[in-house]
Amino acid sequence: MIYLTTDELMEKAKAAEGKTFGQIDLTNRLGNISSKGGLGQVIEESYFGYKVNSEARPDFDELNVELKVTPIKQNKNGTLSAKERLVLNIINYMEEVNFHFYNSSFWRKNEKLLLMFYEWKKGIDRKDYKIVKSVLFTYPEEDLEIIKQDWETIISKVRQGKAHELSEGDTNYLGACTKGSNKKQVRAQPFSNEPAMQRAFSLKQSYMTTLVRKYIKNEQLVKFANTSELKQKSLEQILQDKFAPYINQTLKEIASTVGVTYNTNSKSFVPSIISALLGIKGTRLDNIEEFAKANIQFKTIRLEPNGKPKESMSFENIDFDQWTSESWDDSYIRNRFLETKFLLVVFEYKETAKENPHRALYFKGIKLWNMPTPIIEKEVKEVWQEINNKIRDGIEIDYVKRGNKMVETNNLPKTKFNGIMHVRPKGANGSDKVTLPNGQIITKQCYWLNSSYIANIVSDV
DNA sequence: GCATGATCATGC
DNA sequence: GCATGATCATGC
Repeated sequence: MIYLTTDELMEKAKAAEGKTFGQIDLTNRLGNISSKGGLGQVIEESYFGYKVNSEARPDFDELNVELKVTPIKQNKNGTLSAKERLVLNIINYMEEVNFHFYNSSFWRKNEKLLLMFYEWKKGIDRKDYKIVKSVLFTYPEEDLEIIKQDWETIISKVRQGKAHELSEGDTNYLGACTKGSNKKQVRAQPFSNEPAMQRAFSLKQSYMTTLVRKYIKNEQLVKFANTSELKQKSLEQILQDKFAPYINQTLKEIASTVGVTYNTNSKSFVPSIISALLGIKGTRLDNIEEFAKANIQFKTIRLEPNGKPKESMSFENIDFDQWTSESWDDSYIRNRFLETKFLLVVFEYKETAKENPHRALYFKGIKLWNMPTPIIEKEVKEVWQEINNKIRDGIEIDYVKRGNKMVETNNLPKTKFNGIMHVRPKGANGSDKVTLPNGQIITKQCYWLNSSYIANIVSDV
């Protein structure tokens, strides 16, 4: 069957909404264990009636439409997310460097996508997954500018002979994700003899999540960068320029300039200053389109006059059941850092607390940062491994008297463990405990980045 | 001054 | 009720 118009194709695609893969799978690909057929292949073959191929041309070549069948999932809090990044075509390092964006393999194959979202549920048979929504997707113009920047970032790294150093954290919406059965699957690159891991262009999971929420939940986001700005400068440069006028002003002065009530007790105080100076006053940070799509999370840092924060930086509490049930490569903590960009908003005190207890906080600058892959693969992995070992062998939990109080101590990785990350209690109070997989009971624990490492990261701000 | 444990306040 | 960001308190 050949679809002559996109409307015709979409009519057919829409008719699949509400159907399960079992209802669609005419050739019983899914029932046949020896056939490793994917859900996408079932749709291609049984639903649209064309032969499965892996060509560089789009699936519906005449219409320039590429078919993508992709999972969504429901979160514990009821929201929807993309379950995965959307993996597109493999990057041929040798060839892609010869193109401009508009004749690149990425653009030729993925200019228009027919996205068919299905709902993944834990523990249910693939046959019973249901198609929820079919969408003909073309990139909004602002997104396309950012994707072009991302493509250039990836390609210029290959042109510098650094294809082996590519990482998903390099880019905002379009990523270069690893693709292959294992890490040994490598390819040649044109400007270095170093073999590089095989990678594919992909739309990041955070980007896909915003599409899921837009098309299925009608969720609206607010953007701060427009197309004409994005044609001139990178997303990071736009951010830098928006914050630049406030450097060396006190938090109080900035609040007054942007018209936000000065209230350091409010948890939304710094976030509301950020959205105000981005020109979208009143927008919650998780409703900022660029942040949601690129998975940018903000963190404030307060430096003491010596250039070091007084406190370490805390993250989520550790879900020990999860941390001990996953392999390193699929671990929560590894993906947390591989897939998150941090907008570090740096303030400094120019006096010590001793010199002046009412000291003012001055804005120093921002940094868009993601944790370097080598740190993730070494120091973060060490902490993950150590926690797994300690839980396997039993954590030493003691109760000792300090002053007139009893405190709980443990032998989880401390500040000196590797200079990057440590583990420390973080509960609401003394009785805020969790039960470990081995049955031990411990105060809730959190992972922290050492203050010395934070100082290091922002030393160039 | 730093390391480690404890816990507060806000907001959903 | 709980997660999160922030910061306090004690001991070396």
